[in-house]
Amino acid sequence: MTISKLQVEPALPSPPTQAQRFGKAREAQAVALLEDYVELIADLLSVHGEARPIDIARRLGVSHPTAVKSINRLKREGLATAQPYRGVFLTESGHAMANRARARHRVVVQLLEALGVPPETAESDAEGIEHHVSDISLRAFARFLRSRDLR
Amino acid sequence: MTISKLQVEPALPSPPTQAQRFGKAREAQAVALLEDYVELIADLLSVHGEARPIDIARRLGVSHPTAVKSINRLKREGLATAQPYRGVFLTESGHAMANRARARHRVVVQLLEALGVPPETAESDAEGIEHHVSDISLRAFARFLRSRDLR
DNA sequence: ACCACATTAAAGCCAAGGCTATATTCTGTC
DNA sequence: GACAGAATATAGCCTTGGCTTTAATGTGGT
Ligand SMILES: [Mn+2]
Ligand SMILES: [Mn+2]
Ligand SMILES: [Mn+2]
Ligand SMILES: [Mn+2]
Repeated sequence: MTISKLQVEPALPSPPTQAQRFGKAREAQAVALLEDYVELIADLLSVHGEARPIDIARRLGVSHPTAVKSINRLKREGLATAQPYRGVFLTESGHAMANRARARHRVVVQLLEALGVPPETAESDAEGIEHHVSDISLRAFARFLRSRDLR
Repeated sequence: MTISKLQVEPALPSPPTQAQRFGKAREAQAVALLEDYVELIADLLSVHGEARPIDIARRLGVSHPTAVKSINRLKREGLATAQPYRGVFLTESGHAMANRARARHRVVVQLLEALGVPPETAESDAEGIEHHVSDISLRAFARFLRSRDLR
């Protein structure tokens, strides 16, 4: 009986398994920009009653043409509507995505803060993390926060 | 004395503040691919003694030419070296990045599992989340895990 | 030693998401 | 009502990171 590895190297996951993990992360990244836009547009609409491209650009830290190009993608994908020189509005499915995005955003921020991350760091880390939190993880986060609140 | 808002809308962050948050997330995303590559290359080197482009491609779930193009970027940025038809190796700074990436990856997975996320979900969510966890948050995660272990 | 097959390299295509520069259209003020 | 300045639209450029197709190179098995 031979002992194959004295130093127990943690074995790598199988190539297909690992490929699937990376693939999911790439997929999540592909919708991240859409989520940020619709979430921001929903916020602007609810606070200011309108979402103008220039405000969207300013808050995203991006040039106006870049914002406009992305807004066109939102329109193409049925998430937003806009007539020339009017503001941007969300379709039904745009609103639905915005609501999911905002809910996730809040839970992620709350979790980070609950773990002792200072507020501004929690906000900026959450801006990237949120897009990679699956429904399963999201529910786990919420469960943890609940259990912690009523303690 | 007028009450301006009966329904207390949570105010939006200032445009520059919000822009800074989004900017950080974009910056993190820009290095995410590099981190995944060097982490994977380091793993292949330590387990198989070599990191061949085709294995890298397979594990990332990407075509060989795509992997080769990214490896060229690693070389350009001083993270890896490779001669034609030899495998890929990491420079000092490549190894440094790989070690940081792996440490963060492990902590994120452990945190997710500690919160009740099932292992495979933890792994695939972590693959995206890891790139957006700041040093401050990482330390908070580690602290939480430690406090929880010795309970 | 040869040859088939695997691997690698090279070339060229595409979409996304950044940018600048310029043209057009609105709009608030006088 | 005119007009200056703000906002918007349009055009064109760049890099990244995907892809396929084709060519070149290594390599293991007989
Ligand atoms: Mn975000
Ligand atoms: Mn968000
Ligand atoms: Mn990753
Ligand atoms: Mn990783």
